[in-house]
Amino acid sequence: MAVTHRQTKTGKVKLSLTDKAYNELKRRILDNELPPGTQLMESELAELLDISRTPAREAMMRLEVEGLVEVRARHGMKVKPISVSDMNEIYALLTGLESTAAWQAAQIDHSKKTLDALRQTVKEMDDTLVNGDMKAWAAADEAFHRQLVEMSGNQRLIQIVHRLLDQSYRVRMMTLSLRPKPAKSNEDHADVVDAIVNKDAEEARRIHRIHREKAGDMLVGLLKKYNLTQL
Amino acid sequence: MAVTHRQTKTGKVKLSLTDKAYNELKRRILDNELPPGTQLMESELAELLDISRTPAREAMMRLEVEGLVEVRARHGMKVKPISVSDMNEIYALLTGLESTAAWQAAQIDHSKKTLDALRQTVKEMDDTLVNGDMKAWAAADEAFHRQLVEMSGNQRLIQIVHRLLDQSYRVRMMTLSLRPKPAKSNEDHADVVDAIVNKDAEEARRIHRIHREKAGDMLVGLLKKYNLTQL
DNA sequence: ACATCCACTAATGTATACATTGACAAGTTA
DNA sequence: TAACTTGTCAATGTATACATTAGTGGATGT
Repeated sequence: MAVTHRQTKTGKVKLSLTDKAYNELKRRILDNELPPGTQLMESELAELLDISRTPAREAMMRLEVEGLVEVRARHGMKVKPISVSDMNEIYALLTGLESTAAWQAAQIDHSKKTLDALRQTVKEMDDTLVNGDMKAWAAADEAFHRQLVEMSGNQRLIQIVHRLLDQSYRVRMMTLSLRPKPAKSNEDHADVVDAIVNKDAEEARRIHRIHREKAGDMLVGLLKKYNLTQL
Repeated sequence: MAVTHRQTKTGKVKLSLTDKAYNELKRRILDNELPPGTQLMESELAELLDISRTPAREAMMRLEVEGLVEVRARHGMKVKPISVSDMNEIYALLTGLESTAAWQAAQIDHSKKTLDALRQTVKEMDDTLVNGDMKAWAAADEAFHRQLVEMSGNQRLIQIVHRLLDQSYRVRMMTLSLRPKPAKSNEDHADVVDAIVNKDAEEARRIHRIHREKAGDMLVGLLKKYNLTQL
């Protein structure tokens, strides 16, 4: 996201120290190595990653823009916890944005390759569900949503949705074992794929909206039920 | 947006140089003092604003995140032009996001003050339309959309919509004199207000979506008709 | 014990020095 | 001429020095 990338002749991408710091910091936050509430000062982050304050500072600024950390003057950055109301905000947005994406995606001709990839992801969700491997299921589910959104071709939408998925990643992972078997979820996805293939934009939007509304309600319900107010 | 603000005892806000640079640069871009395509290097911006490279650089990074400029390595920043496909992206998003906002706003109890302010803005749109003062009408129109979105209470949604309104500001201003009289637009707004007052969330979402779809189609149509491919 | 004030200090904000690198142009070769 | 090589240098990337300021803790007085 807004990452400077300089191509070398081998096709490798040379990352600036700011990029590396950003990637590393983001990874640690998403993996919960730096749990919510963790505070880091510029100089601490710099030391942690063995760089100077400048790229450390710039990485912090990027992460703040993406909503993963908060920068309070003289307290460094703090890894933001996610509250129930955050999840409400995020799912309301994902509902509106992804259903718009489905609507746009259904108006476009897609290559067989693209459609096959989407179908393959749906199949993976079915398989992982049968195996009971919820972590793999979650990965496939996220892949489906990312693929769908990318099929809209709307770059701004893609970027915003990715950001929201990142923000809610931890919560989705932590509630995986608490949620009911997502059999209906898989059906919904298959229906959306059908609507897109049939170029029925209104139907794709409608189905996906209902799907996301259910997902959001379920998740928020879980958080309340288990009293998970700060993740 | 993501601006550090330090309160002083008098309630005044002390802005950092980065904040000032950001505000000033953004203002100049929106006012078209720095038209699309304008390039500025870090040192040029620093000199222009009589600051050092550091806050100049940070301001550029913020504006890049907001999508108003593009930073190419070794070429400084460039003020981004808006193309027809950008406007398509932006209006598809505004349609999805603002109708979500209307839907959320209609589910909330609002103070009389808030509702009166919204009605007052609708009235201003009527008045300015009668006077034929399109610039004032545009200001009222933008105010309406911002108020509506703020009434959703969804902070993330508010921030994203504001960003999109900023990105499309220039185009809206430049097409003001080309577009037909927005009488229907005012009616739509009044209908949305009614739906919100009546707590009819579905209706608010439906009306606003149609309103935005029309607005987007009209604008994109104008750009194509007058062959305005890069603004 | 408690509130208030003040000096100190640590952390950020800002400027600047230094290192790296990609763009360009002059020169070379075919 | 056109394609390719290479050296230079300007602009960014990075580190660091310096300026400013908010938070902290201790001294003071009640």
